[in-house]
This record gives sequence, structure tokens and C-alpha cells, in this order.
Amino acid sequence: MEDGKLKVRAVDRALDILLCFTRKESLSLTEIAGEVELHKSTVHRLMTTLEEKGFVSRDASTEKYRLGIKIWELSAHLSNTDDPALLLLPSMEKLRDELDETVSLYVLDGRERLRIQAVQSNQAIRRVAPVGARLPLYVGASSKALVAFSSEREQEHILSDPIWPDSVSRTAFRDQLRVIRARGYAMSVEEREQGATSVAAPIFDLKGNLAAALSVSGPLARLPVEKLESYAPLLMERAREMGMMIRG
Amino acid sequence: MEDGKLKVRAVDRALDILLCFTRKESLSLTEIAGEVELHKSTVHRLMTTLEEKGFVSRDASTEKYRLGIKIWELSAHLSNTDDPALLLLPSMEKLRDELDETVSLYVLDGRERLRIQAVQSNQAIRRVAPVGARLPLYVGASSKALVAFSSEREQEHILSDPIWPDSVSRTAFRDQLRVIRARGYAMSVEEREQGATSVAAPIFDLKGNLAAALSVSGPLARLPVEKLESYAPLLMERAREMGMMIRG
DNA sequence: ATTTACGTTTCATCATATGAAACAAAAATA
DNA sequence: TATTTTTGTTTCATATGATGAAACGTAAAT
Repeated sequence: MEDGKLKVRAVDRALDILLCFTRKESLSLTEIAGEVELHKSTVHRLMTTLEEKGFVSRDASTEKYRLGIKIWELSAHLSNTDDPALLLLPSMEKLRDELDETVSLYVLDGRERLRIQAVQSNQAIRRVAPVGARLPLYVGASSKALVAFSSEREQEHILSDPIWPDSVSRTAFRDQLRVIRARGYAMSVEEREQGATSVAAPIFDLKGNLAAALSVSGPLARLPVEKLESYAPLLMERAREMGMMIRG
Repeated sequence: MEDGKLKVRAVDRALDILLCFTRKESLSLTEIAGEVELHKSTVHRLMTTLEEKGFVSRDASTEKYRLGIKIWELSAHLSNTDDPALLLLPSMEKLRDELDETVSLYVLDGRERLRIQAVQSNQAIRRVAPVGARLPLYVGASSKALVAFSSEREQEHILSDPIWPDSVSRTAFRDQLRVIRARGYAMSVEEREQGATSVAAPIFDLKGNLAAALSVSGPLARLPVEKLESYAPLLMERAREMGMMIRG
């Protein structure tokens, strides 16, 4: 939102509209107008354009908009070759089979993290981790792994996010990051969700850049701190192996 | 480009650029400019906007553009029904609105075909196509589309059906199938019902397997052969798009 | 019957997208 | 090495086209 670069406003707005559909899968014109804070007249014009090109379509009965066929088509053409979510899926499944716990893959996206892949534990009580979920960076093992190993600049950017809740002290958070950098992995015990714990390690690509965070998570009853710690070496080794598969 | 609707040019162009990535998964600035026939200056500005929002990203080494993480995210939020009859309904309605003719969706089911979805034309004289109807495979455009693009094994199985009437020569039928495979669509003129004609194209899922057949049908008076032929390119394009929505 | 909400269209105004040109930097050529 | 070509980036004057207020039509809701 905060400008700076050389951009095209109309396009920027249209893309904002598309992104509304990551929160609700079906929206009316006025809902969209409210969401992006634009006059319905403007939104209507933009929607016509998006619809004409097939990026959104209208539900015949409810008249609401939803994502269109062209999004399907584009998603089918995401580079399968070096898309980490697909590339690393087999490795994740292998790790899941070894530990029988839910394994997730996250990337930094702005001031949030995005779960780009997940494989579920087969156990009856398990963490359910939907792919595509967008989560805050101030809680969770994966968050800490991602922030701890990103650049100074990026860390400052993330920590300066006004969204950051007062309950989370930035100084304490920074202290944690130092520990995490030192030992190479992060843990969380009921930080984001009641009864859920998790260990996470960073994945660096071949060029040494932070590419993602890999986490193993489950119910506290099955994954107490000692267990998380015992899984850490294997997790870090797998994360290192996976990094070898990513060009950058 | 030459449509006369109420559209926003800058957005239209940006979307065209995104769609370039359905043809090549990685493109340089000048390649894109050539593809969409715009000055590189304009494309550069649009790319900056798209990149800023995460709809495209640049390969660190080659400097080329590729689809970005936001496309990933949007695709993760696409309606997650895997029932083709529901999934493809909006697309079928759109096609119906474009042509104002009845649009149907068929799948192979043993030695028959099954109409799993249909949307009716709004015209007074129209084909009425009930969902759930089970029909023979030896007549009708959809039948021929389904058989022509199924596997050798399956074709033999279907053609060896004793139900096959003597009036339909299997040799002639095989010849027709060859033509259909070559041009990509099938037609029928009063084959199954008096006064009814139809064009049909196969739908392949993301793995390339035959998933269904899409047909447009109506009264002979309104849909003579020339009209059917003129609808074929649009039909095939829509069928291709729909296939992008089916995992397999 | 009246009000409220929503989608759509129109239109005068000026913000803004545009593309030519110039620029820098890197390949490709000699 | 010098020279040419190619590619990405920035600048800027211009008019084109995006904008949003207002008005309209229609359908729900009261």
C-alpha cells in the first residue's frame, strides 16, 4: 500500500481486489468496495474488466463474484520445476512417515508467513494445517525460524509492523531470535493454538538465501518440549537436504 | 482488445501479461512486450506493479519474470469441490450465456455416457437436457468425442458392445473417430433426436486424461452444420480451460 | 406502500497512464 | 580492446482514459 515505486494505480487496485478472495471465496460488489475502500462505481468497472478476462466470474444465482477460470489456468502453469511446494513435497512426506506428525512448509510473504505446503499426520489426534493459510509472524516456531534467519533489514521491517500485539515484547522476541540462530531451530509451545506445539528449522537455498521454514507440529500431549528437542537434529538435517534442491 | 465493453485499459493489459505465462513459464521484459505488443516502457511499469503485489517474481539469476506467490495463494483459495458437475457449472453457464444454447457435460460410464450437468438455453425453442440421463455411445456428438479420445483398450471395449445396432457400421464409426481426433471436436446432425444438432469437445484433466465431453446443442433450424463449425473453436477453448480445473 | 439496498450507467473533470526518447549496463560482435 | 546491439530503467510532456458523484432501475426488506 505505502507507495514508493513506480506503479499503475488502476492495476494495483485490481490486484487488491483479487486478493480479497483469499479471505472470502465469494463476495458481492459492495462487499468488495468496502474491503478495498473504493467507490462501487470504480469497483464495478474494474470487476467488469476482471470478469471479461476470466479472472473472476459471477455465481449465476447469488450474483456474487468468485475467482475465475483464468486463476485455475495460471495455477496450473506455476513452474513445477522449482516451485518449492511441489519440489519438496516428497521429502515432506518422507519426514511425515518417519515421525507420523504433521509437516508444514512456510515462506515469508511481506510481514506474514504463508503455508505453501503441508502433509498431515495419520494419527487420530493431529494438527490440521490447510495449505494457503496466512499467519502472523509474531507467534509460532516457523515464524521465529523465518524471522531469525532473514536479513537485518527484513527483520527491522517485520518488527516495525504496527499489527504486532502489545502482549509480545519485541525485546524478548529479539532475545529468542538470538538463541534460535545459535542452535539452528525454533520451538513453540501453545503460542498460536491451544494444545499445539511445533519445531521449525530454516531452509536455505543453494545460494544461501533463506527460502522457507520447515516445521513438525502436533498435540502437546504427544510432542512435549523434550520430544521437540529430540526431533530437532533430524528436522535440521532434512531442511538442509531440501535446501539442496532449491536453486534460488 | 477489440471488445466494446466498459473496461479499464491498464488492467486489461496487466491481465494479458499474466496470461502470457500460460504459454511460457518464464519470460523477459522484451519477450513480454513482444507478446502483448506494447512498448517496453509500458510493460516495465506494469511489471513493477505486478511484482510489487507478488503476482509475478523475478528469477534471481536469469532476471526473467515468472508467476509469483500470490497466484499460488489465490489458487489455494479456489473452491475446493472436486465434483466436475459442480466445479464446471459456472463455466457452463457462461458459455450458455455467450451462445444462448443448451450446454451439457457428459462422462463415460462403462459402455454408456452419463449427462452429469446441463444448463438450458433461454430461447423458446430449445433442447431440453435432463441431468442424470444415461445415453448410448453410438450416436451423438458427445458420444463420439468421448470415444474418440479414450484409450485404445477402452475404444475396443465400447465397440465390442453387443448392444450396438446393426444400422451403425463400426468401420464407418472408426473413420469418423479419426477425423474427430484430427480436428478436435465432434458434430452430430439429427443422429439421436429428430431436429436436434450438437457439437462436442473433449475435456482433459491436468494429467491429460479424458475427463468429460462438453457439448452445445439445439434445434437444427438454429444450429445448422456451418453454425456448429463456427462454434467449435470457442467450445474447444472453453473445454481446455475447464480441464485446467480438474486435478484428475 | 414506502424505504432501503444493490448493481449499473452516465458524464464532466483532471489525475494519471502513456510511449518516445534518452540513459545505463551488459552482451554480443568485430 | 573497441564497437555495436540488446536489454532494462528512468524521465517527462501530453491527451487519454480512469475516476467518483450523481442519477437510475430494480429488487428486497420494512
